[in-house]
Amino acid sequence: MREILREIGMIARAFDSISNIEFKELELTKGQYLYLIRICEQPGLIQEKLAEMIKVDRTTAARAISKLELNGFIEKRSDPDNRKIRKLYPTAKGEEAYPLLKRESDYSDQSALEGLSGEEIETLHKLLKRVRLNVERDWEYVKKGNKRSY
Amino acid sequence: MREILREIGMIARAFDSISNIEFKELELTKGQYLYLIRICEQPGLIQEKLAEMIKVDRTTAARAISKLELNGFIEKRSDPDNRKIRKLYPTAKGEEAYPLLKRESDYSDQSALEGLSGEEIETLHKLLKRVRLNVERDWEYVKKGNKRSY
DNA sequence: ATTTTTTTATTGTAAATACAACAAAATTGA
DNA sequence: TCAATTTTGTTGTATTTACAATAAAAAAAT
Repeated sequence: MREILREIGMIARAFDSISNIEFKELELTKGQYLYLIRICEQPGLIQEKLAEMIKVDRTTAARAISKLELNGFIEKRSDPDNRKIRKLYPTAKGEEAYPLLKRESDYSDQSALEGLSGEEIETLHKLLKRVRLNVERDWEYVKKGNKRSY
Repeated sequence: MREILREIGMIARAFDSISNIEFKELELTKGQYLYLIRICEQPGLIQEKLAEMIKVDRTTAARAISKLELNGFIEKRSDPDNRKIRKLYPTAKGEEAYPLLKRESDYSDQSALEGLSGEEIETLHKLLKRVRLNVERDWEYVKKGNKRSY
């Protein structure tokens, strides 16, 4: 058995740790960059979808997003057509932060992929996407309270 | 720019979340499976190395490991040749837990890799290993207080 | 039309996580 | 040799994270 997920876990934790350290200069605390970058890229997104995208618990996302709002990076807007949801938008401060978020993120990808050819990168990307779809399936299944049997 | 790390982050969080839910039946709390499985596989390991392997902060590892000890899954043994270190070993209870940890982990890999050919799996594994080595370099650099420029 | 289910969001609580600061042993180097 | 540096480990504190429970709006089903 190839221990793919162990490698992936190491890479993800290392990268997350680096980003958390680096984004302190923007006064973003742990994990917040994950939400802010996506809200800037897809303004109007709702919190529930964001949690699904990122793969964190809904309540974790709720609190991270509330803190982003509190600190003036984003705002929640009520929707006249649907009184249940609150759409998320970056504020001017959020927009200002975005270029650095993006630059850091690109740099990390580039650094992670150092030594790989364009073709290898393409291959890796495609394979990871397929893995991600598989894991998403299990995640939703287990998160809803179902039991995998193994 | 191919957003490899974003895919990797999604996969890692989803998988970690699944494992945390599944290992509650062993009375392992969040994250503990990461440490226990490695201690079972490499008995005698010290906490500092384990933190490096997993890519978590040293103090996080320290507390997770202490809790594993407190709950009887592992023991710390002093080394007569080096009074500074404490080597980590699974107890009988830890050993008992291992097969399930391993089975779950294998199942997750298998599930994540569903639909990929043997060759694709091999390719993915090799590429990920290279990415991991790159990220390790940056992680150690940043963790020691150095600044990446981007 | 109205009951049932799903979606979306919130809050209380317990626990993990990381940083800072500290300490002691081991290693390096001058 | 012994001073400086590195390695390894711990504790205090602030913050994030996730689960459980709750609520309300929307959507689906009867």
